[in-house]
Amino acid sequence: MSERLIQSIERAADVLEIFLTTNSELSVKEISEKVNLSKSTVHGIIKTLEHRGYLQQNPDDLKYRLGIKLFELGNFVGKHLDIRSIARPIIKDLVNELNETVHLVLLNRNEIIYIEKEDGPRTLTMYSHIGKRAPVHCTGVGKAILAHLSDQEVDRLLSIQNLLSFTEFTMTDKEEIKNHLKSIRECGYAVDDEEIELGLKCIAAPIFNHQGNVIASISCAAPKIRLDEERLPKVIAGIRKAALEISKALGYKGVMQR
Amino acid sequence: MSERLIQSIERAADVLEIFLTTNSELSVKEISEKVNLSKSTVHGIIKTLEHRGYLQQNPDDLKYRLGIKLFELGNFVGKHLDIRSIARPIIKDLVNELNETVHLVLLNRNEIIYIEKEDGPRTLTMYSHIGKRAPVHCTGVGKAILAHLSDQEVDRLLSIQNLLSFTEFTMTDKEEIKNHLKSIRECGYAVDDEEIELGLKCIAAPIFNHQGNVIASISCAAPKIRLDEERLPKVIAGIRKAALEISKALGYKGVMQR
DNA sequence: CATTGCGTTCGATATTGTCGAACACCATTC
DNA sequence: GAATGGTGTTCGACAATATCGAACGCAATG
Repeated sequence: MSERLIQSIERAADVLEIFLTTNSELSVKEISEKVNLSKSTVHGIIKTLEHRGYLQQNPDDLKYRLGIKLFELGNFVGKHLDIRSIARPIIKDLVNELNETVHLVLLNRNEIIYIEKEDGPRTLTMYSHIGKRAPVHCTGVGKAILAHLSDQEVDRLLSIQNLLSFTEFTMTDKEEIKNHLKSIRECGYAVDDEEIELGLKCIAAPIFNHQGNVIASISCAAPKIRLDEERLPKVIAGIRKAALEISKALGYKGVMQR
Repeated sequence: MSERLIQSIERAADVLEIFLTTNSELSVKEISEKVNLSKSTVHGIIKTLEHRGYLQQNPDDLKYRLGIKLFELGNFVGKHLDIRSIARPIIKDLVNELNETVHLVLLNRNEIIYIEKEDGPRTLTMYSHIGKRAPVHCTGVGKAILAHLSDQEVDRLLSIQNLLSFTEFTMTDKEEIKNHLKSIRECGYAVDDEEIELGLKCIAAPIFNHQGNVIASISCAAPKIRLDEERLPKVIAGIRKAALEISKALGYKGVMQR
């Protein structure tokens, strides 16, 4: 683990990633304060990143924002995420069937990242966007993945940072979560019942690769009222079927339990 | 222009951008050959980029590919490109009306970059994808933008690199192109008639911002046979109308000429 | 069991990124 | 219109640190 990392590159990454948490343009001074480097140092970093198209300067106020090169690289990555192109048509069919928003996520580090999203026709939809991150312990998609990882792996992921609480229903006790994962593993789907946002309910199922490892998951997200006793079984069946379909398209050899 | 750029960051950018031209995973050795740096140096750069999620290593063959962080950053940029969200519904309507693929592009450096694409229902569509780049001098979208830039700017853009020829119809003489731009400016739309790919025809129109400067363009791209004398006027009118609509949504105060 | 071809580690060296200070520029203020 | 405060930007000296080559570990190959 004693890797020799190149500081300038790390600093450049720091600068770029600050923009992910700010939502607006930033001045040299603002950036230098946020990364704790001198103005002149930050200026050098910024000018280099700008020169390569990773940042761009607004000529009006001289502030900076993320550049088109990142858009170019990001879309290239998206294009080569083959699970995405495999899943997209299946997700579209599912949205048509359920009339609700469906998400596809990957596990990345200790969080999940949305890589595909198809909104349902209803106006009341969840706030989410492709590329966004969310915690694993309080999302259906996160729990669906956790439930099929090894105990050590789950332990590791849940220990990287404190388990934040978002609503009164968020589980923050590691043992409680691990027990809960068992039942998810048994029934084949995960439910997030207002654990990250009040009023929001999600039904999620895991996606496996050709080696039988979970690598992703999909979920249906909707206001709790819309997922009533009548519709719930339909949604669960639909999500599970779609997840299995995507898994099989990825070369998964298993079958649906029960 | 005598800026002091930080070499390590440039080198890291070199490494990342190599992947845009390769379409596959690369080994340390392959990368080090392509960037002309020693294996150990490249190894350091790669490990740093991997540590930050800009690259990821395939555990099977130890080769590297672009990482999820770039996907995250790229989608963030895409989300904040407001012209994109403004244009998307207008483009969708246009595709429904014309039944052909429509592209939205920005000028970036001396190339255009596709930032939105909506395929038509036909099976024979153009190969393009969001984030891709193309030259300005032989695309409808490129010429539509050039036609509304200043003479000096056009000169500068056309001089950055040699004007490559793709088909027998590609214009590579700067004076010829500049004359051609005049007629585009007069009629309000640009045509690419097999100038980048045999059989491909595009009709493009410029998009202006609130200051009246061209900042983007949209085009309809289709096999030449499908844009016959009967359909052409419809397509031209549709593209021009949509371009003006987007411009107005961006605060443009002008009107359509003639 | 040599051999080849990788990825990776390590230490010495000189390159080069960093900081503080100074400068340029544009507001606003008096 | 001089003075002020807040920017972004430039510059030189110094010390930090990225670089290279050599060596190592580990497969696969013959």
